[in-house]
Amino acid sequence: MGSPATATRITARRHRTTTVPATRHDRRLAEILVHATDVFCQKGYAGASMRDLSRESGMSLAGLYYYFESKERLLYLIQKHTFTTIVQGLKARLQSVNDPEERIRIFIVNHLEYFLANQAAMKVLSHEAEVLKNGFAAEVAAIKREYYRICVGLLDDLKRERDLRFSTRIAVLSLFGMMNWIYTWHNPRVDADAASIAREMGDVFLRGVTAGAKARKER
Amino acid sequence: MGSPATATRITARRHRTTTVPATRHDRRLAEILVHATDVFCQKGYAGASMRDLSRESGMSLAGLYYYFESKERLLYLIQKHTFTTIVQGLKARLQSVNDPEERIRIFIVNHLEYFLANQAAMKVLSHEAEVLKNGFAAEVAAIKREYYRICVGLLDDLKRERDLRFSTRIAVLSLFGMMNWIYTWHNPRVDADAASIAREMGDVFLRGVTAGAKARKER
DNA sequence: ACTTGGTTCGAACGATCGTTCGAATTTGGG
DNA sequence: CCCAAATTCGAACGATCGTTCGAACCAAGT
Repeated sequence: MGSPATATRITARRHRTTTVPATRHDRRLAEILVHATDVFCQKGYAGASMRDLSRESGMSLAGLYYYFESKERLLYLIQKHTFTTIVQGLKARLQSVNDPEERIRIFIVNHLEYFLANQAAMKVLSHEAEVLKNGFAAEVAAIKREYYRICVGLLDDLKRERDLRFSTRIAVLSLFGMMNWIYTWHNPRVDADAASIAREMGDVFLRGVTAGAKARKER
Repeated sequence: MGSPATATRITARRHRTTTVPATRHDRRLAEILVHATDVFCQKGYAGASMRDLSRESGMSLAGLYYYFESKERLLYLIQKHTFTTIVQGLKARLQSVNDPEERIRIFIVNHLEYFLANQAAMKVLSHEAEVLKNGFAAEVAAIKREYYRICVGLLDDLKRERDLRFSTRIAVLSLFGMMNWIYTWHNPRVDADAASIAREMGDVFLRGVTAGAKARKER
């Protein structure tokens, strides 16, 4: 038990050519994950076969199983990596800002920028949220809950600052709906970039939850 | 054109016991569609097998094919019926109201009420929107586009009445996102009923698009 | 040159997929 | 009661599914 708990292959690194900061194994796995993400995005998890993944990634069917033990675990790896990355990016961006409204705008722009830059991965994350079982599902759900709780915290801060009255739950889930639905309609040749859409959605949402919301339900 | 345009089996009706206004064949098909909707909702279209549908509907595997010629056509029937019903309900409700804001609130409440009353069907409609091919896809897409255009019209009416400035496309798609995302989180034991959620979402959305939106981009 | 350990592959496993077909059964009108 | 039409079913079709296994391949160390 001498190895650290960070998991995933920390055997022998940092002593070959310093091109990429990961094992050859990890790099190859990452390549496969990219191709698998595209296939899952296009055909859905259940609709995509291991042979589809084999064809797309240029590796033989059996060769894939050297890198992961099952199709379900492959989806788990994609979802876990995607979710972890977006949460890390958000935390980094939030550190430099204190104004509650501005922090919510950062949440929105971070979400949409990552969404449009990694559309396939985010579609797989949104669309295949229920297919994992038991252990796999629990771990992804934990990150999801953390991400949700961050957003709830941001909104509660705004409510406290301005003495607003509205259902945080409905507001947060409405915001997620606005943002996540984008995978069904965004067309890069027609629609603006992430920053513009984030500003527009932020305008609607923030005005919606702030404008004249103090009056309702005064006990 | 003596017969109504309602389509689907207008051969010999209105002369048996007046219990249900449809052929025995149509009633049986409708029962199967209900069960199939539940199965598609739980396991997804690709993840559900014809044997799952057979088990759930209590009919033999081969017996199902007496009522439809393929699994894909079954999904088409579900989507077409669901979409047609919701559009019809909307049109009926809109006839009695003229105020632009009130008409948008009717759109929202109609959508959410139908969504929560037919959660399985609406999840199948939302979640399996891309799996149909060619002819099947085109026909459902036509209804979808009509529904979308109605919402665009309602929003444009509001913009005209109050001289507002915002992107109708982004606003409409944001609204659809808010509403359709509900299938991922609504819990009848925790969340309020459709009317309450519709009021809350309507508040956020309408305040969002109306409050102080006149100032932006005055040229 | 030979060994070694990490990597890739062809071939096949049993299971399950959507669909078909002919026979059996049920139904309703004469 | 009988016959024809409508309905249901068991059994099987070939195709494809996720996964496995042992052999081949490859790079690097001695």
